[in-house]
Amino acid sequence: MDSLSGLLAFVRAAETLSFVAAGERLELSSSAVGKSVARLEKRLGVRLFSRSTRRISLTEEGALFYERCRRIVDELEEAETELARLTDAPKGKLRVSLPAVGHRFLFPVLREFMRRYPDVELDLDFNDRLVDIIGEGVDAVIRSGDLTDSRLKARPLGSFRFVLVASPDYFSAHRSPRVPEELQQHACLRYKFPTSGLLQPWVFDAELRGESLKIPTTLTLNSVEALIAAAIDGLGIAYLPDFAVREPLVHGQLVSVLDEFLTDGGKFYVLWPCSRHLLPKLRVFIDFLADKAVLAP
Amino acid sequence: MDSLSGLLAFVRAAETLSFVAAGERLELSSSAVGKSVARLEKRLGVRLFSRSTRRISLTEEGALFYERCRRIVDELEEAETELARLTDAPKGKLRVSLPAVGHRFLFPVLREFMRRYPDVELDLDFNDRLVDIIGEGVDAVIRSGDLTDSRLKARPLGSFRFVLVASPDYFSAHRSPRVPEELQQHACLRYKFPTSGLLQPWVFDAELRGESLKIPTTLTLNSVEALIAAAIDGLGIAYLPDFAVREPLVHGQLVSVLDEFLTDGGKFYVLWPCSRHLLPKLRVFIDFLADKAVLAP
DNA sequence: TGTAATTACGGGATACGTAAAGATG
DNA sequence: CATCTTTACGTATCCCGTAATTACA
Repeated sequence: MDSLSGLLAFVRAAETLSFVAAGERLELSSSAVGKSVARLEKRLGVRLFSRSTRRISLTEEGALFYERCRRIVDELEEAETELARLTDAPKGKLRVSLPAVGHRFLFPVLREFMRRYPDVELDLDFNDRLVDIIGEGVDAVIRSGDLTDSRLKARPLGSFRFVLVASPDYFSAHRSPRVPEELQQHACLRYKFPTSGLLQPWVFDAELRGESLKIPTTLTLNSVEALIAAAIDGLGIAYLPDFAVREPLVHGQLVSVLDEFLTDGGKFYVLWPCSRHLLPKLRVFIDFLADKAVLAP
Repeated sequence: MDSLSGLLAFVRAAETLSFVAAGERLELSSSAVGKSVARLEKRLGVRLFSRSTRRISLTEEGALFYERCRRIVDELEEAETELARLTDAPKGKLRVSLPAVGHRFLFPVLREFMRRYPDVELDLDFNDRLVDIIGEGVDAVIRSGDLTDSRLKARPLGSFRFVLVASPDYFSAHRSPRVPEELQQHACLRYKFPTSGLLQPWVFDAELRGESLKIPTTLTLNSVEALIAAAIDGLGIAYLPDFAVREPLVHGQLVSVLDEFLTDGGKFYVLWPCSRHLLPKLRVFIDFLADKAVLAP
């Protein structure tokens, strides 16, 4: 009953059934996790995992012990959370998952946040895959679109619309399209979602939406940054959220076309787990973001 | 949420409101406890104790945090206990509090126990003061007499009676008493309880018990061992439990008198906390002791 | 004045990471 | 064959104890 350390390692390893995965979450090497669990087993005099060189699985005793330990760890988190809430001072590490393009509009407001709350360590994870916010220990995610998890709360951060852009050079060489149909004669730079492998559809406003407008796929990329660079380099026309190309548009590196056909867009939200009590660091983060209206409302 | 260590130190310190007392229970220096708590406070960013150089007290946040931590520590203990019970292998440290005279009759059976269960580390606390078995983290106590705590279970270990003994030399010089009244002409070696400071009464059997038989206090001691040694050295007559002087009686170093007037005695019990589940190490200890009938039944 | 918390300091155990080995799917 | 656990090894860190200091009852 002395060293409680190693419980965390055990719980995470039991959850992921992997020492490497547990190590990633705990910011530890797999070696450290393994040894931590081994120490715990030695202290308890019980083997908690069955091991092969490739995988681990809980023993009967391990499964039983895990059930209790999970509750204990949860309660400990809750206790610390309540304490943090009580002191009401925003501090500590805040893990936020953001879309890869996020830096295009979030950096100014984040910089201001960091100055305002120096005791909050931001740990930004730019990542377009679906994040299991509950399981991965992420405090908040910023995403557009799907908010279909009832265990999450959401707050809108503002809207965006899509624009079709290409470089001035490109439009010197190719006549600007005046209706969407004319895109068929153009080099179209298409974004492919890295997660699903699906092509980003180019959605035009209501009158045209019903028609199946075939968009050429002259070039396909799975990186928004590369897509922007490609457009600036004059490789063709790209379909992008406005905030992502605000700068190039202002500086004349890109020109937009067919704006009047593109009224549709989306909204960004900040999402966080529905726990009863909000940590001050998270509360101020959400408030700050929503207050600063990082995008046009 | 990383190092859980320090929680124990905090809980014990909160319970005892003292770093030294907590250190004693945890087998740590007060310095270590203080620093452990300080680390915890730093990590949480909250002051848990108000300190003067002489005493500590819980802050509001500390009190709140303590309530939760106590539950957590309890649950952890319970989890480990259940695990230990599940494996059903007697092992680990077993703290037992014994009367100071205990070694006079317990060592043989304890030696056998240690050989039978080598994985159980016995931590024997020979101590005549009243032990708070619940609070002090003792697994079991062996005592005679008072069993007035409903939170404890008890099992008898056997009976003993009192004997009056002196050395053969002494009885060569002084004629042996034939009735208790004749003790008044003898050198009586009286035991004084270290805890209460009261004299051990010399209790004779039913016919005489009512009379106030004044026993001289030629010599008063607060150590049973010293009392035995004094009797063997011929300093006078001592009133002692039979098991304590079995060896000297067998070897002729002591002779008993007035046996027929001394039929009263007492019982020894092993006591342990009424928790739902008995740890294997404790279960086998109790069974072993009761089975071996360490004293005449 | 004595006790209890704190601080300073030094040493030793602990626990980490890197890297290599072993094994298994 | 790639990945995951384990082990070996060197090291840095942490943490404890001793002892001196301070403050309070």
